[in-house]
Amino acid sequence: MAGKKQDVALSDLQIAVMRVLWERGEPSTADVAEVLAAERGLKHTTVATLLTRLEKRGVVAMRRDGRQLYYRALVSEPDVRRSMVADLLSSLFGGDARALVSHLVDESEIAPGDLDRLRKRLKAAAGEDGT
Amino acid sequence: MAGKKQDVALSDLQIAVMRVLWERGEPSTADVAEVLAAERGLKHTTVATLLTRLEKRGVVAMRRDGRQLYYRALVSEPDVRRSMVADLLSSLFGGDARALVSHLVDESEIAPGDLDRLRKRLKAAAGEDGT
DNA sequence: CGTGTCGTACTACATGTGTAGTAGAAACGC
DNA sequence: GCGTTTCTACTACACATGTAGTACGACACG
Repeated sequence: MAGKKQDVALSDLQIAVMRVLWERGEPSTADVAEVLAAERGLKHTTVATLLTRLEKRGVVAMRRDGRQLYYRALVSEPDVRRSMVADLLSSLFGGDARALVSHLVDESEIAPGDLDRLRKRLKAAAGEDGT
Repeated sequence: MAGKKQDVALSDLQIAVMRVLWERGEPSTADVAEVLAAERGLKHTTVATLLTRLEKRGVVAMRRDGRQLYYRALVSEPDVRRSMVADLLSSLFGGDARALVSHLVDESEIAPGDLDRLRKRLKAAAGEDGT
């Protein structure tokens, strides 16, 4: 496997665009533009530019049907999460995920009950998986 | 206090520079350059440029002593962590920290025992229960 | 003193990003 | 058919970033 979807760092705006693709599957430029116009007041042409660039970068695929262009994500949201969380971990937490959770705890972004529930979920998953 | 250290998003490289300041307090350009040269093979002038730009952005302060310049961080590592984790949360996890922890669990970046320990630590620190 | 060395200031340049305008083609409404 | 609307393609431009070269002043060494 040639690490192709590795290192998919996207900007906030790019993620917003991707989100539309993730949610809708294969929207047209106009579809995406409509969402982004509502969400952020962007112009159609701006969105078109963003999509073109994402295609050039290889994170989305474009299909042409008549005059219209339809875009489809080539990287999944989990892919991007993996990549970007890994980046954050390595740059700011010495690669230690526990330090990140610890940070969330310190910043009161998660409650103790949440950790408990997640722990249980992990155990259940591990039990099924049997790894 | 006008949110000054809010929204401190730094690139990987910039964080590497900041790390030297965080560790050493108030190193000279040469000190930082030495570290970055070893770590990433960067040239002195490159590091000087990076520091100048960080100063212009207001995240570090510069002091001149003779010919030499000394830099000091104006944002702490926790500041940057807060800001960047918040960004990541909002862009990729719908602002839900639990989803991020969940992700870490799914990606096997943390073990159940870790969650347990962290939960205990939180309880000890806060001395209260969550939901 | 003269000369190399050191350090900073300034300039440079490619690439990515945010944002959009304009031009030209295609389809639509009458 | 012709004007109107709709789309895409191309161009533009400012700003950030990664990376470094060059120039010039200050210093130290012999």
